[in-house]
Amino acid sequence: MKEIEKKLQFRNIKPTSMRLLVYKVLKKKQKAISLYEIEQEFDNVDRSTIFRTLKTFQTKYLIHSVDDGTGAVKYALCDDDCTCSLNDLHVHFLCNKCGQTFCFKEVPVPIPKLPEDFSFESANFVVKGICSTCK
Amino acid sequence: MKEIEKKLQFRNIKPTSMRLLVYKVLKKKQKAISLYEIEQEFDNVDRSTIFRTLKTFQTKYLIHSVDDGTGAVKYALCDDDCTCSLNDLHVHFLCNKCGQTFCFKEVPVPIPKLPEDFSFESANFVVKGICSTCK
DNA sequence: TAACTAATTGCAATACTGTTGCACTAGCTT
DNA sequence: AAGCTAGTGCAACAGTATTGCAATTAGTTA
Repeated sequence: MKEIEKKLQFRNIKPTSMRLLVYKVLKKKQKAISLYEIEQEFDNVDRSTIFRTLKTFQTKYLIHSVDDGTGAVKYALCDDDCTCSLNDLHVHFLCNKCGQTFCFKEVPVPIPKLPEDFSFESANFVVKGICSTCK
Repeated sequence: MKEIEKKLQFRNIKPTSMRLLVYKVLKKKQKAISLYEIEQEFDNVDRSTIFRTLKTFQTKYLIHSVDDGTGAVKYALCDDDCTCSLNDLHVHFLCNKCGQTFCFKEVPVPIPKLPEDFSFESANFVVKGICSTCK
């Protein structure tokens, strides 16, 4: 498990046990998951601790967040070389059936032509439909 | 103001005074606005009434909603011929400076190529940046 | 017009997610 | 060991969304 410690250290995050645990959950899920879902993975971990862990991870570009419209923000691991810049933006997919949110890292967010004088800084693109499992 | 009454009736919504008021606010703003913002336009109107009014409007495709990631869902008027189907999807723009959310009805949501067996039903595409006024 | 019915509204309470203050703890440094 | 700093847990709170229920209004019928 030194592997994970290295990942955290590479991002300048001290690898505490809590952080390793949260990381592992995100890794295992392979999807964008909510704070609540992470909380459910543990027995006695405080919500605020997870909350702050996620904030830390996000600040260091270890994870990114998506607002898929379900009311809860979801989090997913970034790629190793991610800096959460425009190039790293990708489409997310919310399954209307199972409610799971997928990261489509290979599908970049298309940049539409905006009206004059509107600048593009970032974007949140969530596609909704039925996933391959629920189909 | 018979104009507005007709619009509501056309959508099968009984034009009560509250509903006309809420409609007027949405019309006036010409942007996507939150329940809270609508509430601020009145002195003594209950939040839940506005809430239910919006739900009614939305069910009848008179308005559509956007989740722009600010924490509050925002609502905006639909075009007359809107049925909130795929064709009616358009890009929304959140200004990072003034916090206002714009409907870009002339900018359709691009449909990306999804992995096999994932179906497209709808989408929420919010672009964030600086609007022409704040520029 | 009076009575009746159904839809709408207002009030109050609650749920859910996110967020913060504060005290305690663990781990590192001197 | 003493001191320092970051991290954690607890508890409380904030903001938005949502619901139950009673009061009101509007529309309909006799």
